[in-house]
Amino acid sequence: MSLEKSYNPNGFEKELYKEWEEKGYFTPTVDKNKEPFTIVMPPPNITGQLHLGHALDQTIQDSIIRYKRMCGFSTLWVPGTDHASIATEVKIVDQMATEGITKNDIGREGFLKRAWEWKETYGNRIIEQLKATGASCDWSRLAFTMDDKCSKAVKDVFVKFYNDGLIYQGSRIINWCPDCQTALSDAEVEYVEQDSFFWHIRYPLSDGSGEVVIATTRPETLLGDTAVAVHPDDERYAHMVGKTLILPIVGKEIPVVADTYVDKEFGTGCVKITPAHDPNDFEVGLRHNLEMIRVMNNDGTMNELAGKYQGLTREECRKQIVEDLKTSGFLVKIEPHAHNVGTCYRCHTSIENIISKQWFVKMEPLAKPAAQAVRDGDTSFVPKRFENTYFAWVDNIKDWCISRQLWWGHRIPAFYCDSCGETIVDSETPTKCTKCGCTTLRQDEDVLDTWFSSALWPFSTLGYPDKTADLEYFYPTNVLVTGYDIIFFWVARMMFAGIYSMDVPPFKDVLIHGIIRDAEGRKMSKSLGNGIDPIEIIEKFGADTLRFCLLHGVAMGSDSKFMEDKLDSTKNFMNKLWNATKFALMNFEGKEIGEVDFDNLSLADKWIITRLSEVSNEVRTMMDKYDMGICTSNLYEFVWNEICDWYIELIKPVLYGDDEVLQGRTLNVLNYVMQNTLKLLHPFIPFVTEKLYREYPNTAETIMLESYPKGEIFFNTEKDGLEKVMELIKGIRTLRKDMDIPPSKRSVLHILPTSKDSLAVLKAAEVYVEKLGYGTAINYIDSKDALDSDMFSCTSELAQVFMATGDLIDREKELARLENEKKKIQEEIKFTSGKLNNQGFMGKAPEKLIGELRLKFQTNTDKLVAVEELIIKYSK
RNA sequence: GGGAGCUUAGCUCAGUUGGGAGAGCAUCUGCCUUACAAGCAGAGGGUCACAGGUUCGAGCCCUGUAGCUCCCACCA
Repeated sequence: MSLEKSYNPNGFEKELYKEWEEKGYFTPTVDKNKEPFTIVMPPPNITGQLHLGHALDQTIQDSIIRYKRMCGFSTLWVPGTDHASIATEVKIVDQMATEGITKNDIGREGFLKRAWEWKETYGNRIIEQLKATGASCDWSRLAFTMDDKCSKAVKDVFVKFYNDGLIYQGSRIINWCPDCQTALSDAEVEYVEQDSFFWHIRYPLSDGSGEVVIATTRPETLLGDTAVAVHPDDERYAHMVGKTLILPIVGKEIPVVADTYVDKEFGTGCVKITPAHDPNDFEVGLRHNLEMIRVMNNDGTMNELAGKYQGLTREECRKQIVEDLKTSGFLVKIEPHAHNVGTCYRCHTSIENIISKQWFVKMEPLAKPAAQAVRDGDTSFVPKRFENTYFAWVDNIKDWCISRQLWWGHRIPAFYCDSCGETIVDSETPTKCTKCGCTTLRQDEDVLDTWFSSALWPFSTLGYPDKTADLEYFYPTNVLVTGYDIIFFWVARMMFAGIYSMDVPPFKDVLIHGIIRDAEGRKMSKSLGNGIDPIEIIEKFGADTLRFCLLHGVAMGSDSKFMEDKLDSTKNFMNKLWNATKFALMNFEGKEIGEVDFDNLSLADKWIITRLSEVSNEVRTMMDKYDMGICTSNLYEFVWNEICDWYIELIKPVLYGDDEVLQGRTLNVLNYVMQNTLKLLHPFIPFVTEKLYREYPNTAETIMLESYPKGEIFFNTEKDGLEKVMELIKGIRTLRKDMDIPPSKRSVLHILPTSKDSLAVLKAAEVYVEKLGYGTAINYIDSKDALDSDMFSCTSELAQVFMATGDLIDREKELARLENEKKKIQEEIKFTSGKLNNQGFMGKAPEKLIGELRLKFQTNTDKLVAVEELIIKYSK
């Protein structure tokens, strides 16, 4: 098999994925002799399709999983999708609306049938997308938040919570979406700033002795007012406390109460109290035993208690009330006022606070240990700062409203006996009432908040509540990878649910990544139309390019902008790898490739092997810190700048020469280096590395099960030596460029080494210097006296190099160049001597650093002498 | 009101324990050198937002200031 001319991912990605999957590489075994490493995938919502944010999330997880798999862990990555109760239901309702049907037209059964069809379509599409990204998750354990396994766990936990008194039913003020017609949890409300008004309204005292003016942003709720509150210390109103006011329009009497909730300084210092429509007013109402009058229906229209306003929408009602207040003289003034309005996170309709009977989870006993687990370091966030976000939630938690008036979701396992009024909570559907024995039981109509099942994900997917082998072996998971936007919704809830159900937090680390923005830095969204389908990118550039592009040089936790030109340069990197492989294979042709003989290596070999070792260890260290950005940068630079730009160029003289023994040794090293580099890269770019790996001689069946390289072989002296040679070669190149010597014009390199050691290094590197330094031959000299005066020269740590081009040199130009060089050297000397003469530095700096500076000082002093001699020579 | 983050080359961003500032793209110069012109070689370009402090030494640690962004709270 031979490789195509250049990198083109379209042919092989799908094929390789299919093969990996079929061979079962993604499925781990429960092996007590191996250490497990587990990740549960944040299940994408089946609402639509994956976007770039998912691609990033998946790529990070897959890189970690592939890395750990190659490190010898028994790695499990559990894939799955989320039914996304409200989000999906909203989508389906929208879809039905285009067909002119409503939920009620088809009924619960019909709706659920439709929802399952939806799940089939979109769930499968998501799975295909995941596969296209190269995700090496275990499809044999594919889960869905509403499958039998997860449903069983949901019921089990609900019942346990209930029996422990952690779930209760009660009438509370809740967030209500009039459009979705369901309760929402606090986390599901998004606040949006809106320009509105303060309406100042006069409330006269019943006894005619005066009046108060209240300022409100919601005049329509006046219909439900049952008091006006003032601060107990507010002297302005002290005499009114206990008296009654006439509620404008309605005409009924309401009391003036004193409550510390009121801020004396804000507005007029009087607050109208509408206990049924505001959470704070609700509390005031409880404290003062106020009547709670709900004036609105579930759909946001006014109800019969709104009197003549009945039937109006809340917006219409507001308009009408303001009009009526104006005509009846109660409206004092209207003042512009911007304030935050709570909206539904799914449909963005303004939410209402209403009193409603719902199911709640008592959070405090659950949140405390969840907070403690992070404080104790049982679970750590990466980057650490996100622990603040987490604590902000768990330390100030309110009870969680979990019932939703929706159809798509886990039905609440509560059953009511209408004859005796008993409520039975059971994971099995009861056949008769436990109290009166009556057999006509009615199940609660509501479903659970979608995040309830999400909270159980790390153990429901592993078989909980059954004590399965999976659960025992793979729980707790090692790392959870997700965006910072769902720390509240999800991470915190998994924490307490895991600790409650399993006694152990569900993961050791929580790796938080940022979100992908568009090129202008805007969030990608449907409404802006700036979203990008990862599949489009994959088709055009390949999954590897997308993956590497998403990871390369990006710091964990921070947002990144998605730029097309970065894709181009990333694809070029794939092509670079491709071509390096082509180069290797071309040279392997017809040759026997074997093990590296570490006792017989060239200088270049020793250098690249040492660098490989160093890079391997750096990458391992960084991977263990989940720092993919640095790993990819290091590898990119290693491949491009070191293997391709230097190593391959350095060995060309040998490969194109006629010493077959030397050639054989070099090819073995090349094979070794390339294979190991591909292994290092495999977690990030699985397809191209597998594709190329298989082209090399003596490889295993698949790269993905090879062990991850670890640096154990170092030739530090030779590495330093070669790096100095590289400096010298660069010096020659720069000199030639400065002097406009064309590449075609080669010349003899007269080399004056700075020492015997330098000479030894140079001799070992002779071919490299000659080839890459555009030399025709190398001539070692021990003095410059014998040389022609018309020569260019450059100075490095190893040697001074002289060359003649045959042309007369421009003395002026050369002199100017030398002066410039002298200046640079002098600056170096100044810097180093400054440090070396600084007593504070010498007293406290590490030995190693001082040693390096001394050497540098010496080298530069020598260089200076050499350059000055030349200047004198050319000045004559 | 509380909290977090960002500010580094023209652009997008890295910067690992504090030890002389990096990459990609863009720009300039020269090269079709038999892996790759999607390339090679070379170059230019930075007061690391600002002001203090700690330190022998600060892009990095501390304090403050400014601008931008995000999250939480939700004073009617």
